[in-house]
Amino acid sequence: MSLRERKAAKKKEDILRSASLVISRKGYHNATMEDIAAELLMTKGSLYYYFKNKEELLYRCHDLILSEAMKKMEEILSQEISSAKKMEMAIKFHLEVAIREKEIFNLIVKPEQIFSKEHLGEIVEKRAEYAEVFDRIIDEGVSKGEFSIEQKKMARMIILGATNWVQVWHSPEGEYSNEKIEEIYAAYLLKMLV
Amino acid sequence: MSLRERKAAKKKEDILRSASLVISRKGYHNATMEDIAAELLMTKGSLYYYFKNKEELLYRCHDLILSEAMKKMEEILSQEISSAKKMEMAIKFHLEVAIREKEIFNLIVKPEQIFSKEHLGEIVEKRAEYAEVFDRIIDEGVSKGEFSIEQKKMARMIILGATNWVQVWHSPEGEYSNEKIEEIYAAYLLKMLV
Amino acid sequence: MSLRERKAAKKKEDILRSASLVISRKGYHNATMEDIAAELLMTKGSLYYYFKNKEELLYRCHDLILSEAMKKMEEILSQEISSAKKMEMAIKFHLEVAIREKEIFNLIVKPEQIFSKEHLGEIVEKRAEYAEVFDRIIDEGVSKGEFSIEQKKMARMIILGATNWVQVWHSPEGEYSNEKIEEIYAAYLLKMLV
Amino acid sequence: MSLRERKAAKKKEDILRSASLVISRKGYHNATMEDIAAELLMTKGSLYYYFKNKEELLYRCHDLILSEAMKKMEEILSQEISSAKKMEMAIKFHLEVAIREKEIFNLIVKPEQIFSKEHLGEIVEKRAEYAEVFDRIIDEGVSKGEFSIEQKKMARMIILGATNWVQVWHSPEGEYSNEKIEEIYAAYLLKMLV
DNA sequence: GATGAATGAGACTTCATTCAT
DNA sequence: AATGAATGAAGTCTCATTCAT
Repeated sequence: MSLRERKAAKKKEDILRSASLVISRKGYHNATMEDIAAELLMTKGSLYYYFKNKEELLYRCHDLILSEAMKKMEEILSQEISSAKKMEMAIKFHLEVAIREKEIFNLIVKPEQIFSKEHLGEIVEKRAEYAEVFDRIIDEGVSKGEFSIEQKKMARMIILGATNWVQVWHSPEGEYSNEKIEEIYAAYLLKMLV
Repeated sequence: MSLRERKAAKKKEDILRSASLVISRKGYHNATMEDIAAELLMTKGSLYYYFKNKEELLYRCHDLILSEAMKKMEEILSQEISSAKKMEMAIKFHLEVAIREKEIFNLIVKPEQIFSKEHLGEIVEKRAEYAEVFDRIIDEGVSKGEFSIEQKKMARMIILGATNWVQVWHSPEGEYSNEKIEEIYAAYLLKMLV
Repeated sequence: MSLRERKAAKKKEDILRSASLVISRKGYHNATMEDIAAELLMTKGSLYYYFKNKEELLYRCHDLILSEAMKKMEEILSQEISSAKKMEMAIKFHLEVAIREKEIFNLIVKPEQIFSKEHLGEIVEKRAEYAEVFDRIIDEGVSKGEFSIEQKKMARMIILGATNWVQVWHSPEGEYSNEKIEEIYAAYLLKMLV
Repeated sequence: MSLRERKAAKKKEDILRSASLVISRKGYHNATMEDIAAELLMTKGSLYYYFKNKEELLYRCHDLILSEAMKKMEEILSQEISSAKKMEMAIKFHLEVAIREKEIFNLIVKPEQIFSKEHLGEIVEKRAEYAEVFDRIIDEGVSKGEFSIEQKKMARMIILGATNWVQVWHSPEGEYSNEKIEEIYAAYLLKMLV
């Protein structure tokens, strides 16, 4: 990759980070292209040099975050540790991401209200892949006898629902540190599984 | 209340039900006043006879649903049954509402992105009140020795997060009936509490 | 049709006439929705109450003019007169329309540069129908021995091309009156046919 | 002219040919500077090294085509042949150009919708000069007794209108070859003149 | 009470043009 | 000479809201 290309790639990522921030703060519909551009001291026209339109921009935000998260999850999956430990790590990491990327994770809630057909399929698929990580840990735990769960899908839904929800109430000024929250969530949700 | 007033009140409620429906289907931002009016075979102008503006309309939707739910919750609270049974009933009922009123419950997720200051305070307060129901059941259960939970707030967050999340993935054509889902959720979440 | 509906229909037609005017003056691409609205002392938003979008507006302009013209042409066709007389009348009338509705007729020149697939088919079809009027007169004239033309299609193309072109150079302040122009065109083009 | 200058001149002409092509295909308003540059594997910024702006670029396109055509027409004019033969050649050649340079010829239709005052005068003048070629042939033919036409201007308008119009319906896949079309047009239009 | 019509603010998007490198 | 990047003006369209009837 040439210097130029690397610069452009960097810029694209900068935009994505900024956009994530603004969208998280205001919500997708309330975040205008102008807002996003202003955050970067750009003009909205410039955004269109890098991204086809607002949806595309959002799609890339989502993709970036999800891809990074997925990589980490796979690393967790491949470690030689107990299923319980894996689940603990997965829950903690998922909480981290959910807290950091509030809206981006949240807006995936109803992708069909935001994304056109062009992206919808891929998004749903990637999300499913991500969710599967939890399925696999549960499966593994059950087969190893660590977990005693019959309704694996539902257990996964409960875990993801509970953890995704933190974005709703979480505030940096809250009583608990992020680590503490992660600790408690992991402990309680594991209690449900064993 | 005069006949006229009762008629108007009835109409208002009709509008609220319709609005809830449309908003649940399309999301707040995608549901136009026209959409809502169309559902009732009205024109959008008429809506303004009953409600000051879109926000007001939404606010009343939210209020209606929450008030009804609250009434039911208080009834549950006041029964002479074990805390576990209460929690089971509360979870099941909350799931019912969440499934039925998808978006309305969901949009409360980030009220500050939708509501102006005028309503925000009251909304936050009412939601807190509702959430407190779960706190009270947990408290009661702990003091009666039915539950063994140290982090009561977090436990409540997990329960509400998990249950609110059903709207995201629930589909009427899904594999499980609503009753089955409620059953499993209650069982698993209780397992976490005891 | 109720009074309301008639009023609305009238308004729609007013808009179409105004739009035709503005578009004729400035050309389709240079005529903004604001321009068109201003001509009617409206705001651009209002136009969208009557027409879905700019293309739709243009499509209706075109349709209105062509339908009216077609009606007249059919009347000419059905008269009991010589083919030469028919052609004379058709040419004169076509010139009248072309002069009056400059741009609208002209923009049909390359419909595919303006219209989406939705309308393109119908437009092409209607235009073909209109052009066919001339074919039928020529056919009739040839079979009656009034015209001596082998390449009927080409003759029609020449006639339509020549007459459509008047919009390009015609000016109300020109040396010749419209009637005079029509007279000459009809005479010369008939000379070509006989 | 230095090598550098000749190189630049060549490049300018390349750009003009490409621009003509793209504009012919898409129409002036739909052809973006980017489209034109892409055809040449350039970037749009570079176009501005050679031409002040889009209008200038178009103006030069027009000028190039018209100048070349004019040269050929003068050659025709100066030959020692009958006026009918001259007219035949002029019509055929004009058709050739019109078919080849579709849009460029067509967009001249309403120069005032595209060109600023700076260029408008010159354009109108050059076009008049070109049109005059036909006037001169007609004049000559009339004075030599080959043509019997009273309204010379109108006859010229008919000829130019008819021939310019071919761009509207002409398609490379059409039934008739270009030569055949030219043959027929020339024959029929001459029939009108004699 | 209801509605058809109108409004205007604001959003997204396009694109000719500029300019530093 | 060329280009990648940025800009800003302008245009289309949406929609909550208002209001006369």
